[in-house]
Amino acid sequence: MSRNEFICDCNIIHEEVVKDTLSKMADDDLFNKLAEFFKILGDTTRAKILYALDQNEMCVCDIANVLGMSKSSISHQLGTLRRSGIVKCRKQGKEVYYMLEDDHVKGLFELGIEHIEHKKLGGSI
Amino acid sequence: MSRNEFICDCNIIHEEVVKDTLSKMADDDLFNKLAEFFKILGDTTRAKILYALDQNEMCVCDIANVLGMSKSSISHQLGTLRRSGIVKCRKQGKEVYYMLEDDHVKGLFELGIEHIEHKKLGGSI
DNA sequence: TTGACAATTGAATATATGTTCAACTATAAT
DNA sequence: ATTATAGTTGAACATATATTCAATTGTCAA
Repeated sequence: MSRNEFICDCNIIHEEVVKDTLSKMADDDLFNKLAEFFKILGDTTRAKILYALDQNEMCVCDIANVLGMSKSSISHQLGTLRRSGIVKCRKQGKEVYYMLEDDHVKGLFELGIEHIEHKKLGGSI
Repeated sequence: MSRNEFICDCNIIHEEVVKDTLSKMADDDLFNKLAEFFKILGDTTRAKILYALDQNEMCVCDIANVLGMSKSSISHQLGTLRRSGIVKCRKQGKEVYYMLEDDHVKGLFELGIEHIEHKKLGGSI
């Protein structure tokens, strides 16, 4: 992250801290990819699909039945997940079976759940 | 997750798998909260803010300078982060200092980065 | 009290995105 | 070949949301 000058609608309060933080910031590229990845998990339907696929490998029709949603909408979301490299599929006859591509997702899910549970107990502010 | 019948625009292919998965699904409430939480991390600006606050506690003006964005837009996002319990603040004079509320976020960030790095190396499909 | 500045807030705008609908492809069975 | 079914896809629509702009609040200093 490199910028020549402080360009924003306000005065600089703590130049030292700002410069230090700037020097530690990661590349924009990383933030974009990171946000893009979390955005994928940040949808109820996709979260359910991933959770479901963590239980069983399933075809589109199965998933639609589990979620009680239309095949089309599930297929669209599976396409999003596939393009993001989070699920993969295997074609067998007329059916397409989907499964998780990545174990990381499971870990992230568990951490997220942990976060939510944590909030419930030690309510802060 | 309880539903009486299979209601969707397709036939059931694998009733056993569907029933098994249904029995293992978590509450809708959990998925909603989980998605809501990941959605917060799924924005480049907010991701940068959190990363920056992980380096240093800062006031709104500082953060705006680090990101090269307007105070107003940063303040809006900080409001979102605060309402989600991810950051907290401390008022001192005219300035409001923000900091991370939760260590979980750091862990999630690192897992997310790990995921992205992992993709880079072992390109799949 | 007045002026300056940090920060918040609401409204408006622009953009992104999830679901539906309809059309289409691919595969299997008759 | 024809029919039925699984799945995909693009367009349309509705909704959500990020940023901007303008107005406002709260605090400090003179």
